[in-house]
Amino acid sequence: MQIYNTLTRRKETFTPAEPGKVRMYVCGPTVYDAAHMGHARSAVVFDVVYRHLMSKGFQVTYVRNFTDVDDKIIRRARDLGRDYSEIAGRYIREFHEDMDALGVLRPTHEPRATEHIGDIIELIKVLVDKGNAYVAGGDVYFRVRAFPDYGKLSGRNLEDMEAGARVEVDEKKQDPFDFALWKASKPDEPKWDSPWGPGRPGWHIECSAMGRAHLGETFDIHGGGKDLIFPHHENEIAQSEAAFGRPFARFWIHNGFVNIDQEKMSKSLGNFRTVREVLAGHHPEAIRMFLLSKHYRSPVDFSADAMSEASGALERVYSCLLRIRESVDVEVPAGRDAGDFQDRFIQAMDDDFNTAGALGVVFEAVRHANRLLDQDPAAHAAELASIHALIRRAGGELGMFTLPPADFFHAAKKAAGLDPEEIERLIQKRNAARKAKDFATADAIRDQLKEQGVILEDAPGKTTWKPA
RNA sequence: GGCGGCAUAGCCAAGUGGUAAGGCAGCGGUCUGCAAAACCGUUAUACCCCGGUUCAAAUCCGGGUGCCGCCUCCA
Repeated sequence: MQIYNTLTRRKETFTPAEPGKVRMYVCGPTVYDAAHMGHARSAVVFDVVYRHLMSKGFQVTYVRNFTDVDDKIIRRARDLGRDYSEIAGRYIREFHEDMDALGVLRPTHEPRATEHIGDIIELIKVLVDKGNAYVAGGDVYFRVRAFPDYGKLSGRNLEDMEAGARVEVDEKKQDPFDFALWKASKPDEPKWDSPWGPGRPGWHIECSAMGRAHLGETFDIHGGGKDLIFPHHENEIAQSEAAFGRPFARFWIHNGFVNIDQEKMSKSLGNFRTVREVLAGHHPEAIRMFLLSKHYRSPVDFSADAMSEASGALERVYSCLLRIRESVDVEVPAGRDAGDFQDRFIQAMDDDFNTAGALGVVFEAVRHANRLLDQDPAAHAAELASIHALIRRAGGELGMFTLPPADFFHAAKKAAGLDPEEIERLIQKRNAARKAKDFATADAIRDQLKEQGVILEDAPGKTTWKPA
């Protein structure tokens, strides 16, 4: 399979360092506020990476950290008059709730920075001993100039960046690009004892330390949002490679941003969408459909229209699933495979996790199944069962199409806040009118229901309904 | 100023050398009492513009235009 590697800026054939086993590290959230759609995208994208690698038979060790001590958490805690650990704990809990709701599998390990202070201190010691870091006051800084490869991930060099001159001046630093490994704590800030006095870790060092603790010194895959390429991942490389003298991550994967109505989602614009808000109005799988309908490296634009389109697409698949289950016995082992849909689905996924292309294959399968259903379901029972199996298997990798179709539609009805009994009563009344050829009354009832947001679908012998 | 990315039909979106997936919407049809759903057909002589390489380019190379991101906390 091919994976686009940020480090080389091209697709490369992926093979893990140790055959059969994949070590993957993804940067998780700093837990100081509710998770937003950007967090959801990153989590869902790497969830799919994780699922697909497992489907290839790899034994995947997936680590995603929580940054649970940092300036923003401390500030938030102070604003609310709480302890920083209480804030972090609360948002970790919420993050889990949100991601569970989205069907994101829990990683193998979810280390928190504060659980690895010892590892972090050990790592900083190594860097100081090697001359890659220096102590200044109670702080410790990484000496960027001592690491010749600095900039290799983001394609920058120090001289070019200096021209930009948007670097904060700090008299403690020997060089403006040096970054903190350890920060001396101010009064009332969380602190841990260290050889350099009481303090807390800088942001970048935790990933190097936790990654090593759980995955060793070289990972197969390291991922995160595009915005982390510089400086975060660049700094991780510098720390880890300077300390261990070996390549840090072999493949770097970065997901694109979520925009809101064509604007960058940002606090200052006030256009943040939290996962909770979106979940309140949309089915979780519709959110995944929206996110996975585009390639993971491209920006996606979140909007009401985009979400309803995704919902419609999801419904199309579930409708098909429902039709198949009502027509044939899908539990019968598939007698024949579903044409080349299966192969093409895997091919798309193997090509740098092309979920948009893979979904295209699913929709082709859906149309094919609908066609068979329109013709003669019984005659195509085996093929329909195999398409049903294909869609479910594809869904297993994408984290969609996982519910019994009837449950999916039932949930939609419930979410629409309609009264099923009243609707059923009207449907019966209408069908009685239809039988009596009183179409004026029948149509009036249908129009009335439509106004309430109910769409009727007449099938031979029975009428079903769904929310608009 | 430096680095990187993107530009495909009305909209969303795959496709990275061999002649344009898929979704939504539209139009024509089948089905239906009429609709809805589903299916069939149709909808880009063509992939921002200009050059070049090639038997062959949306796909590679050069130049241009437009948009976006990173360089400060950020998924």
